[in-house]
Amino acid sequence: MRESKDFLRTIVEEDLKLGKYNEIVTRFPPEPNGFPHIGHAKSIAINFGIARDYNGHCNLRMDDTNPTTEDTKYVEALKDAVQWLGFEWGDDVYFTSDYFPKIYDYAVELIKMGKAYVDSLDEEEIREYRGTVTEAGKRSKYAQRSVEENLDLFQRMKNGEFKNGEHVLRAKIDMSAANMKMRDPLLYRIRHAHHFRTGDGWCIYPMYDYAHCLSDYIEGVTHSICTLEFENNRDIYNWVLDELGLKLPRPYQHEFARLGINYTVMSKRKLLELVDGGQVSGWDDPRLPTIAGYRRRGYTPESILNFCDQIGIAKANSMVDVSQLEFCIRDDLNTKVPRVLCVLDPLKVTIENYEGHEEIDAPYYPHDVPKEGSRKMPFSKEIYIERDDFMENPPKDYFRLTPEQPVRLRHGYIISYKEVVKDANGNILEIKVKYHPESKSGSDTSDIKVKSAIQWVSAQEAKPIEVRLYDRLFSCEAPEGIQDINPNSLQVIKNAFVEPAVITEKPDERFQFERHGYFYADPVDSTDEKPVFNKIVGLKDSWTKKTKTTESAPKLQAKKIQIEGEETSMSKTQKTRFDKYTDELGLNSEIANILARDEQLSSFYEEALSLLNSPVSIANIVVNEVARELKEQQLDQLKFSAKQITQLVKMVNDETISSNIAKQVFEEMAKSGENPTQIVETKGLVQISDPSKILPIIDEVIAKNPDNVLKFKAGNTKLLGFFVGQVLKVTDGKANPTVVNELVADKLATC
RNA sequence: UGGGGAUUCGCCAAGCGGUAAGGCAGUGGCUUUUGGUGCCACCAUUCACAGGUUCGAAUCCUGUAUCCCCAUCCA
Repeated sequence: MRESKDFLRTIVEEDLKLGKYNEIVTRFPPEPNGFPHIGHAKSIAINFGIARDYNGHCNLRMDDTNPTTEDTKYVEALKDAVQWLGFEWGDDVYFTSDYFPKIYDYAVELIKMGKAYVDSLDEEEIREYRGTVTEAGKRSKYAQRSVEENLDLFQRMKNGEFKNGEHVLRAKIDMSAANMKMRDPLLYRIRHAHHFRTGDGWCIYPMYDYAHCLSDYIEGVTHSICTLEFENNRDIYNWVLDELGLKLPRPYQHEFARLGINYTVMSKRKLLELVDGGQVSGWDDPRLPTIAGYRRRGYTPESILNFCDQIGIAKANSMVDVSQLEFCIRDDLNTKVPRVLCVLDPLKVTIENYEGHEEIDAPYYPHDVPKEGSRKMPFSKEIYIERDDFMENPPKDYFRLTPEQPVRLRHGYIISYKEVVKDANGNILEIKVKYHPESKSGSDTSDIKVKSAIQWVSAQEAKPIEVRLYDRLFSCEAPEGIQDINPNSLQVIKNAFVEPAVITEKPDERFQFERHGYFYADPVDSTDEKPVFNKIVGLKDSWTKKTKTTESAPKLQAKKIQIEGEETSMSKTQKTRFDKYTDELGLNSEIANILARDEQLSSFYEEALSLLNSPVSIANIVVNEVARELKEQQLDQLKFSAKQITQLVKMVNDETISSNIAKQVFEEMAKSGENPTQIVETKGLVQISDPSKILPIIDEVIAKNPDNVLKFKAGNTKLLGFFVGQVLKVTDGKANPTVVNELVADKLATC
């Protein structure tokens, strides 16, 4: 677990501490109507991860309440994904459809309680009656039906006596609710359709909002974690479980922000569009952000899990940079896979002074990867090197082979340029070089300095392979659709050459082709006769990056200017109040403004003012502290009175307590309704202003933090606050902060 | 437009009244037979903006701005 907890784990720990649950139960509840993508991986990591961290368990549940879109092939894909990521769901996969009978019984309960009714409006009418976000809806006349009639109708809906859409079951909540979801939400609809699991056993199907909370409850789920777009649905979730009066404990819903990654799409709809439109080769196309796609491309489960861990969990909509994912796979593979040599764009090289043949022994892993293993690399007169590892007229930072600059063949000899062979158009066909016999890797006595080592393969023994180079599927960060597709997202190289050990020894299924990147033998198309490798991700490349970025002009971003909106104008009575507060009572305009505009606040204020003539202090505490309590509850629900506030203010005014302590006391008052003087007395909160009592504490704090004293002396004046804070902490906030401030400043200056 | 969320570095993200964590990206340097890796350093006097409260505010109060979600018999 990371050192700082995410907000979900914080909630879980809190609930555990409170003894709300004995065991944590989560669930991963996909609808089996599409292939899982990396967003699902995030959800899987959260739900299974929390269960693991708190010794609970996580159910895999298919949310199969819509028979027209769901299919068993998707449940297989979902199971695969969970399994591949390394999680276990116990003995069974659960299905919402398994609970259909129970869910039906609960609906009957609701009808009996008069909390649900059969509505017979048609689809369009229901929409109209629902109203809009600004206008209240109106209730259907069918909501009047008696319990008996509802029961009868619902029974007959179940029996299949009606056509699709003829009736629905609705919760009776509130057609004018500000939350649209609460305007008598649908619970059941008629669907004469074949369900992939229940077959034709049912012709009514529960809606998500009704089935989901009950499924969670039935399974004993404690924390029902979903994405942000379900925030509005939380009210129904709670309504159903509360109204049914179910035996506790019951689950609660918590929402987090779904994952977005730039240069790709994550919605089922857009993904389906790409697959159906033939833009990609299928759900497992390596360019897709589907689990199947990443898997086929060569990503490891560890890298994906690690990514999910790194990006964190929060409630702000966000778009993660792909480079973060790319880092995770490189980081994982770096310590795992063998290094081999592969030439993607071959240039023939003849070594004029070399005759014969030899086998060079080369380790699979670099010095910094603690793994054993090596292979033999055939070496002979004719080899291939990468075309761009030779330049006739190189730029000055070019480290590879040039007419003037020798280069090392990785694990082999150093070669020097002799001549170049070109065709009629000036294209380089071949280069001729000489090698330095005494420069062999490991026993080099040549004393020749080279700037780099390049990959090569022996022309005779190299194995031809197909290599598929993938780039981002879209050319813009937030693609809308197929118009944003990157036309060069797939480049197929039919005639790359790899050293023979890759094919004959097969030391692994993933490799680093040195200086290129990480590659994976395509699990579908690759065969021994015709090997195919997918590029998983390139190596970080500070050379081509440097060359490129000098070309592209840096973009200047203008700082956003905030347009100030206007505050609504005051009414006449508010204005007179405002004038009185500023002119007569001497309040500053901000405080006066807030007070004048708020009926409850101002009446509370004036009541207090009539008991104690301290207009400014009272106003400050009313506006800053009382206002907070008033956000949660009404005036008459407050635990404390205006009189108590004046007692508090009095103690601050006569310096019995500091304003710091006053806040603590206020919080206590708001919670318990106890008298402020009482609180101060029983807790012994009287302010300490006597320097002789404070000084020793300051000395102690200074002695404990020599580093910070040094930093302070070096000019970090912000640290004054740190020292004051420490002293306040030691005295439980009782030290007079003004005095402490002065004393600390003095002390720090002289010590 | 009513309601519900959100806003801390280019991208994620800690932080909950007392020194602005961390990762990715970026920039320099060292190491290196991968222009890889590793290591070191740099990278927010400021937390959407404007006020207020406080000895002290990213954190509390007020207002404003911007973005996301909700009017499927989808989930």
